[in-house]
Amino acid sequence: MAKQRITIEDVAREAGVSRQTVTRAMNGMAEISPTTRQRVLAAAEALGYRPSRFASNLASRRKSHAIGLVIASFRNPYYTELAAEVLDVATARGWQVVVCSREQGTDQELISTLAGQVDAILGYFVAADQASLAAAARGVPVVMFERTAAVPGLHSVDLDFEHGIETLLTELRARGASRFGLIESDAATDPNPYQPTQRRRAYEKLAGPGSLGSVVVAEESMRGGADGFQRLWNTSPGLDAVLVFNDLMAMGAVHGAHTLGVSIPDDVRVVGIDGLSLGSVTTPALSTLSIDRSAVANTAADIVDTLLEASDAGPRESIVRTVTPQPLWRESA
Amino acid sequence: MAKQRITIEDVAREAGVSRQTVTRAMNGMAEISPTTRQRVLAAAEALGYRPSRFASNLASRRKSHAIGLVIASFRNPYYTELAAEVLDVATARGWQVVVCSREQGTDQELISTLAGQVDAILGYFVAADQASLAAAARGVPVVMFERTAAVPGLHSVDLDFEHGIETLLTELRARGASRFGLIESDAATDPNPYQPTQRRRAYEKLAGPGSLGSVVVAEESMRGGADGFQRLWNTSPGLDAVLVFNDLMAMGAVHGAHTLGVSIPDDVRVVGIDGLSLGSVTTPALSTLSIDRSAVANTAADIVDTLLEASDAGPRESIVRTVTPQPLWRESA
DNA sequence: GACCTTTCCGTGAGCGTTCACGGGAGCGCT
DNA sequence: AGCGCTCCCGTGAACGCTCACGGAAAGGTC
Repeated sequence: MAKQRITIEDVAREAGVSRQTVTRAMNGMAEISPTTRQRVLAAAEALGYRPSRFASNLASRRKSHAIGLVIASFRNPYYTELAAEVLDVATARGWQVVVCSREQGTDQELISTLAGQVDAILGYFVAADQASLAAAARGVPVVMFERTAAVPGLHSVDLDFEHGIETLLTELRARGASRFGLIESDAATDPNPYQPTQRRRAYEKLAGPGSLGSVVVAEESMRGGADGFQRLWNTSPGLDAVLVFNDLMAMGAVHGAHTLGVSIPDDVRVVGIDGLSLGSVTTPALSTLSIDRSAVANTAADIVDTLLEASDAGPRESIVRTVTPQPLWRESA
Repeated sequence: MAKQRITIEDVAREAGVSRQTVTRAMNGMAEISPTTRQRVLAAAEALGYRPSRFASNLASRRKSHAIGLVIASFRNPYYTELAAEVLDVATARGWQVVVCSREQGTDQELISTLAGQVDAILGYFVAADQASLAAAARGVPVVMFERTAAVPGLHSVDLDFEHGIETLLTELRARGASRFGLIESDAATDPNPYQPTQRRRAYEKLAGPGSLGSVVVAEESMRGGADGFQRLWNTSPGLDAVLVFNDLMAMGAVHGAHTLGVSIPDDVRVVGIDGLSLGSVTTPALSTLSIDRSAVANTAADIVDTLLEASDAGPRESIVRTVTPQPLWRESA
């Protein structure tokens, strides 16, 4: 005697009415007397009836355009502000958004469960094996951020750090900096212990072998940034600029410098990446390589639009778009 | 000739196979030859077939416990950090979370669409009419934050600002403050133009009519906080402490004071509400009435647990729990 | 060639709800 | 009585998919 689900039929029997009457009572529809409605609701309550949203949506053939969004973390404002932008454009187009965090599971798990709920998936995915991501999506299109899609079914909005960092370094040199240090994130793909990030590779390539003095790896948080700055400062004398993986860490670095008695930008310049508005409240305000979150969100939405509309096109390959970050100079550099 | 949905049957016909074979191809199951799989996938692609997640979930009778979370904004770290906590406890209990923002629609709209997707709804809802919220939920239990549930079907995790602010003011007075100003949020329920927030009412009640010198209303953002501070400072001389609606605004106020040349805490003390870790990077670091987001999230999860488990209990009334905020003293006060 | 095994594929029967009907009371009016 | 109307309520028939079968074809073994 398995523990069956309580269905609408059970409630109908309990209340001595038909299915349809239960539906009417539950959904507050017309064509039902107040007395019966009460009786049905009481029966439902007594049995602990909970309608199946799947059956309900199937039968009522609702068209709920929904997309899933997977961000790396809810504790870094960059991602949540990006989520806000995605929400804005999605709402404008009449979509519903389901937001998840990568902390909730592996890329494959997230994509797999999301695939059963939404029509398209956007997100930060780090798994090296793109084919397995596409497989987990079971036909639902996936748009990845800060990465280049390489297999069918996957698409991407990548960031052109090469160009962004090139202009950043040029302008930074024009301001007198020449010996750079880097605070790098310890974020790593699940299987790999550690591999250099796209940002670090761009920095190393463009700063040149000689000028990027030293690199420390730190936790991706304010505390990590402060900690990283301290390590960098103590081990590498002569630095005149510190490049930081992202703004959250850079804010920590600025704060850490303050407690160390290091003056910014006089002793050393600090630059983050992201363009958080929160970066303006540190003392001094944070300079940064700003990523246009609105552009990223809109580009992703356009891709999804293309994917959802074109239901008759032939086999479609990956769509890849690129957004170029721009330096945003404030006081710290 | 209506534009019908493309079903699995259409794909089967197109590929010259049966429904089941299409299922096998789409879901990467076994018992199918690579050749047919390719053919089916090609047919699906050609027709633009998109499986119905509702039908799929119904037929496979998956048990996907999902809860919805509605936060006020993705641009205020308090809410996103709370979301992070909710995600943590939910993931630990095997639930999926759907996060939405109140900026996406009215309370009723959000609850209504969410009700078709999840088993329970948590969120910040401001609509005055609780009965209409319960109606929109169509039987799906709702847990509200920072508010007291008063109708069946609604539950709540409220904050005890009375006690929290009482100890805050006591300790603030012990530090020498006596003439308070308040920067209040302009957030208002949709229909009402403006009504004092719970926080303001608590402040006014406990500070006493004489000591809460003046109140300014500002936008709920850093800019708003800076702006509010300036207005307050220019119009109300003699203040020795400024209480701010939340930490985001308070960070703006601290920054605004800095640009105004006002020294904190020497000229005036500043206190926020929320307990953001980001508050520690301002100069000086922000003092605040800290809300234990983890406790709030866990309490809400417990309520949901009770609601989802007890499927046999009698008619259940509102569950109301309370969390009390605690002062967190840093440099600004 | 008889038999078994493996591989591949198709058929009926639901999953739990809502929709489009149809129909029986009850009432008022001619 | 007869007619029409409103107010309730119930009965098939989907909705689009997956599950549990059953069975044909292909290959292997004695």
